Amino acid sequence: MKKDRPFTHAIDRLGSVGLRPTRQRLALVRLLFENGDRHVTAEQLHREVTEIGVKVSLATIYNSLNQFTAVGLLREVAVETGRSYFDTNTAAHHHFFNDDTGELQDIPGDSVVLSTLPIAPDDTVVESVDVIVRVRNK
Amino acid sequence: MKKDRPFTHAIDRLGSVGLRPTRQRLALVRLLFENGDRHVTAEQLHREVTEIGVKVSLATIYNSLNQFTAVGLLREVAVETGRSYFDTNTAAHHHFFNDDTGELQDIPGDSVVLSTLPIAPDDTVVESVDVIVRVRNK
DNA sequence: CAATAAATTGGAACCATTATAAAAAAATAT
DNA sequence: ATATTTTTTTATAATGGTTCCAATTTATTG
Repeated sequence: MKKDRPFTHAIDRLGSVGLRPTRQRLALVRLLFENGDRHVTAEQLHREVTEIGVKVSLATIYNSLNQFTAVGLLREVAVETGRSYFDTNTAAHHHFFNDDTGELQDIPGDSVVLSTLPIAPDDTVVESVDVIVRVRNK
Repeated sequence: MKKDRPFTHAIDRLGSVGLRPTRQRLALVRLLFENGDRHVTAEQLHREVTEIGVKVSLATIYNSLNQFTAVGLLREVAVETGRSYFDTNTAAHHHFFNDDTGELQDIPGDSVVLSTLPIAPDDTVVESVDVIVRVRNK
């Protein structure tokens, strides 16, 4: 029995974080998590979900992206002021950002390593370290 | 003769990049470059220039920040979607960003070093590498 | 000092995002 | 099942940062 049951997966994923499996959320979860690691903006996701014939308002896209992020299903990546990118890979890793295309992409596992972690300013603790390697088309 | 002549400095700095030394730009250049390395948002700078009694419209603040960035006097740093930060230090270096206060601050010279630079995706070249260490108040 | 070019300005426009309040859907209790 | 309660979705308005615009002011050049 090799057949996947994506619907169930999506339901389970939502259930595991305490979010109700609504039609909208299910469609979004499938788009986001059943196609490998992804980096999406709200507009992009809205276009995609609309293309597959599911009607979801932009407001719900934003609500969902924020909820998913709050429960740790997604991670937000700040690369450009103006619009937000959401990454389905929540593990610690870094990014390439193509300034020409606006495309964001994971940097393979350990090909960037910080040799030293700097000492945080007084009375602060390090939360996370983001490395963004900006590239341009040749 | 140790006395500085900041006005002349400001004029020179503008002249060197081919921007006319207007009253507004002079005030902004002085605020930005005569107080060590700084990280400012447009709103912040507008407040500051207003406080010292110089009338500059927000539009001009934005124009100037963008112009200064275009000619290499400033560097833009993307830390949060929503607002832009401008850094008076254009040399290669990295940042601490305090999520609680919104404060951006340079990481001293070499206390963060990337051990490996990852190989850029096909048909792209690396433009720059931004490291942002996010911290929170203890 | 006149003519020309560039910069500044207030306000409208814009864009991504968030808030709001009413309608719809899902969960729960009966 | 059905009624009741709670959560979610939605359209639309509101927001916040930024850019655009046409008119006015300022700086440079002749």
